[in-house]
Amino acid sequence: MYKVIAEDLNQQVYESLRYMILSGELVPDQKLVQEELAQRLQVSRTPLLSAFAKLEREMLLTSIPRRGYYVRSVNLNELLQIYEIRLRLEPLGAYEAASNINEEEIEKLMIKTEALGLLDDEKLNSQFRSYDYAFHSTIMQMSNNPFLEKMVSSFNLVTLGNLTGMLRNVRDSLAEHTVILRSILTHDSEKAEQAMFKHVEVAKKRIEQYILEKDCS
Amino acid sequence: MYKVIAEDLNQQVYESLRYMILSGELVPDQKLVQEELAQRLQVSRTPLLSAFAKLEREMLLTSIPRRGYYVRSVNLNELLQIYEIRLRLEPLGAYEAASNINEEEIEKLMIKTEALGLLDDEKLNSQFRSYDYAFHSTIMQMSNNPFLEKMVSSFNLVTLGNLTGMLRNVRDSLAEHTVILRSILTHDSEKAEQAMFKHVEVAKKRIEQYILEKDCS
DNA sequence: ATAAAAAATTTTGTATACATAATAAAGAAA
DNA sequence: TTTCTTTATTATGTATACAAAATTTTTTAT
Repeated sequence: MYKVIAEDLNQQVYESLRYMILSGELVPDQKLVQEELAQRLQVSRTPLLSAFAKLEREMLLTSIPRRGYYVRSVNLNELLQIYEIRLRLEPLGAYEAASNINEEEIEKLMIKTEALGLLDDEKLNSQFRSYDYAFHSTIMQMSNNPFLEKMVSSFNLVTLGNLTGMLRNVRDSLAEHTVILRSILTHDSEKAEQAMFKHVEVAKKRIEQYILEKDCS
Repeated sequence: MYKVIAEDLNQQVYESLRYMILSGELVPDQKLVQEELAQRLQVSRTPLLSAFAKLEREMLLTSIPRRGYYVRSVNLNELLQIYEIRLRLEPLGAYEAASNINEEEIEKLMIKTEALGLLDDEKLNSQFRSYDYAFHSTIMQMSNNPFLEKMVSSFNLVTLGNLTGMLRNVRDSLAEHTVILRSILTHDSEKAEQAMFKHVEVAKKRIEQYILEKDCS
């Protein structure tokens, strides 16, 4: 009994899993039981395994041979390592995005950002993760550098998937996003680059803070 | 009829394919016929497909649905985009490597570098690709940042796999490598970072040169 | 002979089968 | 009971089976 059609099942499964990580449906350290997931996604284990392989390579999953695949959990030091990379890549992306700007997309992000700012804390927190992912992804896409886009998108996902509970003040983030978007809108590459640098730097420092606090306790 | 044992076949196949790209056995735009490759590697198509998925994600392969997988060929502009990224990441890696130095490994690289310098042009050229890959990989590994390591290693492979015939003067590269290694050996992080930056920058400029020349013709 | 259509072949994508390792459950000994 | 074996169950890794798409070859018509 064969399924009718399905445009690139591999890709679909892959994206579903990514979304499940972003949404928190799949949490760090969770074991991914193949048959169970396959049934949930209505596919066989074959495309699932291909997706696992991809996600393993981008460090969203870990594979323990003969034991299975697990959602990768990163500790604070690893998170810091990721921010060290993002700090160098995202400003580049923002710079390029300001040159290759797609106004419509940026306007949309602006509106989303404003809308989010109006929500009460609870709603804001529940929607922030996917919003933040979209924010960074859209800009990196706009950089027109597919290599950059793919890399950063993995790192964003790892970050967001592992950052439960210790998100920095989300409203500060929104404010910084606005500055970045405005710089891009005015084609001010340098300013966009700087603003993105600052934005990532603050997040990175927050992690360093956490590490210090933990070391003391 | 089942094969006896095989420690992580997935991984083996994946690494074989990477090696085949590095060595030039698999060239850009080549189609990867599944059954053919599977036989060559003595495995079934299942682990092969997982490896393909990984390599696709790291942009070493392209998949055209219902058509198959191809070795990705990158044009000069894409190559430039990759160097833009390497320019930001590899100096970071060199910096960290200088702190976490493993002397033995660096000594080994030193010796290899010297040995290569003594070869005549033909031999040098034929060995340079895998040497260069090892050089950059070893340093990134030493940075102790697995995210950085994985990413840069993909980019190096794409670069080397697509750079046939237009390698810059290889002896200049060797000289730069020596400077980098010496900086790492003396734990001079800043100098290692700078030297790596210069090294990648020269390569990047070489690509820009090529682009200009092509635009004129 | 050339072009178009039809048939045969190959190749891909996905599901399934099956051996072996890993885990859980049941039973025996202390 | 608690702990150690032994047995049963489940899950993973890999090979294989098979439908549908893509490609090649052959046939037919102009």
